[in-house]
This record gives sequence, C-alpha cells and structure tokens, in this order.
Amino acid sequence: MITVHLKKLRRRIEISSDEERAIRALVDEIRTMPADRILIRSGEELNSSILLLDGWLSRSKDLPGGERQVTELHIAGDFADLHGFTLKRLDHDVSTLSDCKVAVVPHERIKELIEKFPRLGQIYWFSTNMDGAIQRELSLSLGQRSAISRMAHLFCELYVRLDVVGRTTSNGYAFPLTQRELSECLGLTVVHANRTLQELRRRGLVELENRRLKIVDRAGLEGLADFDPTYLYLGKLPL
Amino acid sequence: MITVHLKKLRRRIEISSDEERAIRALVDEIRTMPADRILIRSGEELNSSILLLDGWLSRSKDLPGGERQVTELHIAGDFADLHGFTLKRLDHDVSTLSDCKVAVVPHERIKELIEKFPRLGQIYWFSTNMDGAIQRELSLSLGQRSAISRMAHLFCELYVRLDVVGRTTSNGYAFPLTQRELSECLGLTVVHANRTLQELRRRGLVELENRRLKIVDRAGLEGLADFDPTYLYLGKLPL
DNA sequence: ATGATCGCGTAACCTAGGTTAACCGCAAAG
DNA sequence: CTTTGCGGTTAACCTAGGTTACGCGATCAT
Repeated sequence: MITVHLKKLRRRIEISSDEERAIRALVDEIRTMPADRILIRSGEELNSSILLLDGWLSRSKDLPGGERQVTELHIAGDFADLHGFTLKRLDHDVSTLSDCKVAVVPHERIKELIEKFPRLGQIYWFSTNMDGAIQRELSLSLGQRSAISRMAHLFCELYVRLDVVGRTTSNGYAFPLTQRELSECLGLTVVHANRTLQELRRRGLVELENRRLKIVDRAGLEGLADFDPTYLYLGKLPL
Repeated sequence: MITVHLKKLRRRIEISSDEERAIRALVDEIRTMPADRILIRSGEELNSSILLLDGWLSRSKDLPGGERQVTELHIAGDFADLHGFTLKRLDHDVSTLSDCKVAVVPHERIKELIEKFPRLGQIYWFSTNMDGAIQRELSLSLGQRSAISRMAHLFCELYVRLDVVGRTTSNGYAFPLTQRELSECLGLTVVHANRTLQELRRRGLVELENRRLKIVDRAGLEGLADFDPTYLYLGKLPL
C-alpha cells in the first residue's frame, strides 16, 4: 500500500520506525479512480494532497487554444501535489492516465507531522524540490533536444524512477499512456510522436506494444538521450 | 538591501517584526559580482544559498553538445538556489547575467530560522514551489507556444515579477540580457530570437534598446502571449 | 590608432516537425 | 453480428524555425 512511498523515501534517507508510523498515519482515505479523470483542477482550493499508490498521474497545463503540455508524470510512490500543501491551489490539472489507487492526505496532518518531525518536513521539502529538478530537465528537453532524443530521455527517466519503486521487469515496464498522451509530454504532435517511436523501434532501441515498454538497448537509448540520472538525486541525502 | 526580499515576501504574507529581524540575521556576507560569472556550478556541494539583492541571475543547463537552456531567471529579491538547502547540490548552474549584489545565507542559519519560526519555513517552502510554477509555465511555453508568443510571455512575466519588487518604470524595465541569452531562455537560436524581437517591434508591442525594455502595448502583448498571471501567486496566502 | 571581439541585424537556404487526411484493427455498444 | 469510435500507422505536403554567412558599429586590449 503506502509501503511504495516509504520505499521511495528510504532510497534517499533513513526512516525510523517512529517516523514510519507517523507517515502511515497521514492517510485519511484510500480511493480508487478510473483512467482519464481530472483529480484536481487548476485553481481549486486545496486542503489535502494526493499520494499515488498505484497507477499513473499527469500534471498538465492547457492553452486557451486547446494545446496541452504535460509538465510531469507521476508513478506509484509519488506525492503528486505535495506542493499544494504550501500553494493551496495548483497552477495545473492533475489527471489519471490509468486506473489509480490514491491516498488522500489532509494538509492538517502534514502540518502536524512536520511539527513533530522537522526532519520529515525537510525530506518532503526535498521531494518537491526534486520535482523541480525533473521539470528543469524537461525544459532542457523541450528547448534543446530533438524529438527522438527527447522521447529516448523520457523512457530512460521513467525506467530509473520506476526501478526505485520496484515497478520494472527485465528491461521494461508497464506504460499506460496512449501516443496522444505521450506526444503531450514531449511537446510533439501525435503524428510526429508516432514517427519518432517508429524510428526508435527501427534503430532497435525500444519496443512498445500492449502498453508495455521494453528497452532493447539501454546504452544506446541513454546515449541518444544524453541521459545522466544525476538530476534524479538517487544517492543518500546527507541529513 | 535585503529589504527587497522582504518586500517580495510581504506581497504574499504578513511578516512580524520578530520574523523580519530573524530574516535579516540570515545574511552572512554581502558580495558584489561582475556579469558573466558562474556563481554555482552544477553538482558542487553546497552549505549556503544565495539571496539576490540586485542584478539578474540565471539557472541554466547545458547539453554535452553545448546547447544551453535557461530554466529560470532571477531578479532582485529572489532566493536563487533556496532549493539547494534541501538538495545539497544543484542540477544546474547559476550565473550572473549582469553585475550583481548577492547575500550569502548559510544553510545552518536557515535551519535555525525555520526551527524557531516554522511559519517562515512554510513560506520558504512555498517560495521554492513558486519557482516550480514558473518552470511549469516555461515548459508550457517551450512545448506549445510559438516563438513570438513565448517571447511575449517572458516579457509579461518579467514585468509582473519586477513590479512586485518595485523595479519597473513607466511600462518598462532594465533588461540586461543579450539576445543570445534571451534566445537561451526561449529555446530559440539567436537568429530567430532576433527575427522574433523585430516582429514584436514591428507590431508595436515592445521596444528594446540600450538594455531597456519598454512595453508599448501591454494588452496586445498579453493577448499574444495568452498571459494569465495566476501562476505567479500574487495574492495573499491563507497562512 | 587599430585590429579583434562582441552584439545586433539580415538574407538565402534548408530541415525537423506540423498539418491534413486517409486506412486498419480492435473492442465496446447496440 | 455490426456499427461506431479509438488508437495506431502512414503518406503528401507545408511552414516555423534552424543554419550559415556576412555586414555594421561599438568597445576593448595592445
């Protein structure tokens, strides 16, 4: 259940059993949501945040003309809108990309938690700052990488992030996005996203069918993407 | 001096005089830096953060091929690398775009501050989350807006942010970036950044000379950019 | 004072990616 | 069953923005 979240945290820091108990007590309610639902609408007032236990969520922003940009993907273990704890309303939507299981965490409890365990406060602050790092890497992709390198980069990033929470299997992972959604992550049209994916297949780097992505040549993919996972802060934090 | 930082904070929340005193005591040392210097290099270990008192800073990421993306611009009053407080090393460089005056704030003092004033801890957390919001809007720009709309958007955003700290004058502001640097913010080549700027001038929306930007037709510029400042969280925070 | 460098401006040409419009297979709905 | 709609695929064509190259003036180091 919430164990996946602890797994992610423990990748970066030690969590005592006292702290673990307090984190488990954050959860108010566990909800199941079908795919393609908007969970949080931009601007809405918030008094709780969403911890994703299973499935995929996206943060996205739309232009009045209908163009959509996904600014971050969330996977099991992620606090999808922890930044809402301080912002109190979001500047983007949060939607389900697959069926999801989420835990609802009232802000009041987060507040109590970090008062009692200031160290956890810093860790959750760290976690929103890591989202920032992921977004910066996306800006680099959108601004400077070619379509194919951008797509390769996304597949590499997701592999690493999913691996941290044990959601990979033999060089691959479940990938629930449609090509339209994938294109919205990459700032491409669906047509060009498809062309680009074909080219990755043609070069023998990845396979993608039945909502499963297989990385055939990881070194090749990472090379094409100039992928350097440093920005994911995988090491232990000096706390 | 550091008053500009308080001005920015007070736009969003009340600061008591006790809190103000504590914030002023954060500063360890004030330094002056010439333009075009790297202040913090990606990956470097940090034990202090930089509060910008005057001038402009950029956060930028480079690709091995030399391509550079600026992921955020910082102006007077901004804590340029407050996220370094939790991350302990950055995933990007921080450089001066103009001559700058900066205050160095040891992490140790931030830690003491937020232990003593948890409310300020939440405010600084908020402030790093606002950087996230600015970055998301940039992703939307890079992924979905056209070159001209993107440039217009940047000029609008900067106007609002500079206005908060009283750095605008009669529909304009000092704009120290070269066109090369501007192009690195927008994910464009210098040549096309120049073309785009010419087009904004031709349409009678902005003027830019001698490092001063003048917004001639704000409504027109905002319309072209689909600019909606909600993401800048200008209102008072319910804290 | 003078060559070198930098920032700005432009023009000619090129290409990555956008646009439009099909077709196919499949699963859900009737 | 069959229709309908969605996701994926492909092709022809087009354009926003990239590339290369060069000219101009200002500043700066020798």
